Amino acid sequence: MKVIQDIKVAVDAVVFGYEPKKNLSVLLIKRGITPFKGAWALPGGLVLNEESLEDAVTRELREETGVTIDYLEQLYTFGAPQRDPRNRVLAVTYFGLVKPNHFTIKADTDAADVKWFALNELPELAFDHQHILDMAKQRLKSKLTYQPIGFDLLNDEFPFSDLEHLYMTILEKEIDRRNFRKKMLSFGIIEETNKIEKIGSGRPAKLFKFNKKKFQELTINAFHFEIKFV
Amino acid sequence: MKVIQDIKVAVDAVVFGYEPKKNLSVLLIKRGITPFKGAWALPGGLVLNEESLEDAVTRELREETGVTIDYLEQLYTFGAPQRDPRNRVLAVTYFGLVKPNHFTIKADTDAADVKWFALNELPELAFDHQHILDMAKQRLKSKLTYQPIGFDLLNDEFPFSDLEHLYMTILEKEIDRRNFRKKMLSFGIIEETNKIEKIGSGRPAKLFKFNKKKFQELTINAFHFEIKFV
DNA sequence: CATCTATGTGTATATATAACGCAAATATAC
DNA sequence: GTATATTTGCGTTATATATACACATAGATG
Repeated sequence: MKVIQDIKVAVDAVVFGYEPKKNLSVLLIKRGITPFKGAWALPGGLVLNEESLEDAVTRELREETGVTIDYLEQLYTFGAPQRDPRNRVLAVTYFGLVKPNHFTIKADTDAADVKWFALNELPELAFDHQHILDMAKQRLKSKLTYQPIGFDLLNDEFPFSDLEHLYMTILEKEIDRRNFRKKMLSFGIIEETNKIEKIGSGRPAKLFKFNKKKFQELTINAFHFEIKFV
Repeated sequence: MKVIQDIKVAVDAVVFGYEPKKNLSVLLIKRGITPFKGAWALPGGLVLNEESLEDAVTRELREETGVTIDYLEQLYTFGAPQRDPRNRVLAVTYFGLVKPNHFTIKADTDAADVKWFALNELPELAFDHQHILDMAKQRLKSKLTYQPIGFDLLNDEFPFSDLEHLYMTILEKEIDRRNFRKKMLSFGIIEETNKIEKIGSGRPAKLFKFNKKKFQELTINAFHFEIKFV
C-alpha cells in the first residue's frame, strides 16, 4: 500500500559579495528557531504554493537580508531523507552574486541576525549548509573561468586591478596582470569609459565597464571563454 | 495567514543511448494515465517518503524501462507552479547515459509503452518535457567537451572510430580524425587493449578502453580537458 | 592483383599562451 | 624641488598547443 508523499520544499541561497581588494564574503543568517537555533545558516525558507522557485528565493532574500541580488542561478537540489532532523525537506539551492554598492557592509552589532562572513572566517553552519556552500564555491570558481560573471561582483565601473584581484581571490592563484588584461580585452566585452580613478599612490587608473549588450550578441554563438593562468 | 504547503516532488530522467555509427537516442515512455494520456514522456515519477532522489530515479527507470544506467547526474529542478495542470509538482530532473550493451534495442511492437527515439525523430512530449530534453541535450554537448563522459555511451572496448563518431554526432560538427586521436590519447586516460576488431572493409582497428582509475587519479587536481575542433 | 576503404603515424604551419621588460603618471619621503 | 616608491599601461619574445595536411598500412572486394 502506497503512503502519501509528505515532503516540504524549501529554497536556500548562497550569496557571494566582494569588496574590491578584500576577501570574498558570503551572506548568512542566525537561526531564531529550532533545530539549530542560534546557529548560522544560509538564507532561505519554504516555497509558497503559488510562487515560482526564483520568486521564493528573491522573496526570502528580501525578507531575511534586504540585499538586492545581481546574479542568480540554480545550484543543486539536495534531497537526502534525513537532511532535516524533523521532517523531510527538499532544498532547491541557488547561487547568487551582489555588487559592492548593493552590499550592506556588515553591521557588527550583537543583535544582528544577518551578516557577511569572509570565506576564511566561517562559523559552523546548520544542516548540510556547509556542503551546499562548498558546492557553490566550486561552481563560482569554475564558472568564473568560462563565463563573465565576475562583473556582477564589481561596481558598474571599475579599474582593471579590481577585476584582477577578484579573479586571483576566487581562483586562489596568481595571475599575470599584463596577460590577464590583454586576454580580457580581447573578448571585446569590456569597454573603456573616459573616467579615471585616483586613489592612493601610483598612476591613476582608467575605469572600465562590462558591455552586457555586446556579450549577449556574442552569446548567440554560445560564448565561452577560457581563463586559466599560472 | 499562511497556507499549508502542498507540493509534490517527482523525478524525471533524460536517458541517452548511442549505437555506434548511428544516431543518438533518448528513452521515452508512453503515458497510461491522464493528463497527457497516450502521449510520450520522460520516464519518472513521485519520490517515496524514505528514498533519496537518486534512488527514486533508479527505481523508476528499473520499473518503467528496465535499462541499466551507466552514468547519472542531476540536471535541473523545474518548479513553475503550473507545469502540471492538476496540482503542483516539482520535477527534479536527471540526465543519464547507457552503454550499447545495456541498450534494449527498441521493441517496435504496437503494445510497447517504452521506446528509444532517435533525437531527430522525436514525437510531441507531455508537460514541459521537451524543454527538459533540450536542456539535457545542451548539457550533454557541453559536458562532453570537458569531461570524459562519452565512454559511458560506448561499450567497454571500442575502436577509435566509434569515439570519433560519437563526438561528431553529439557536437554536430566535423572533427579531424587524426588530431582528435592525438589529443584524446594525450590525456592518458585511454589505453590500448591487445584486441583487434575487423568488420567490413578497411584496416582492422585496435580496441581501446577507458582507464577510469587513471582518470580518477588525475581528477584529484580537477581534471578538465578541452575538445573544441573545427 | 588492382582497387577500395578505413586505420594508423608523422610533419609543417598557424595561433595562442606564458614569461618578462620597461615607460608613464601619480603619491610620498627627504 | 628632486628622488624614490607604487601602480598602471603597453609592448616583445619564447614556448606550447591547435590546425591542416600527406602518406603508409592492413584488410575486404571484384
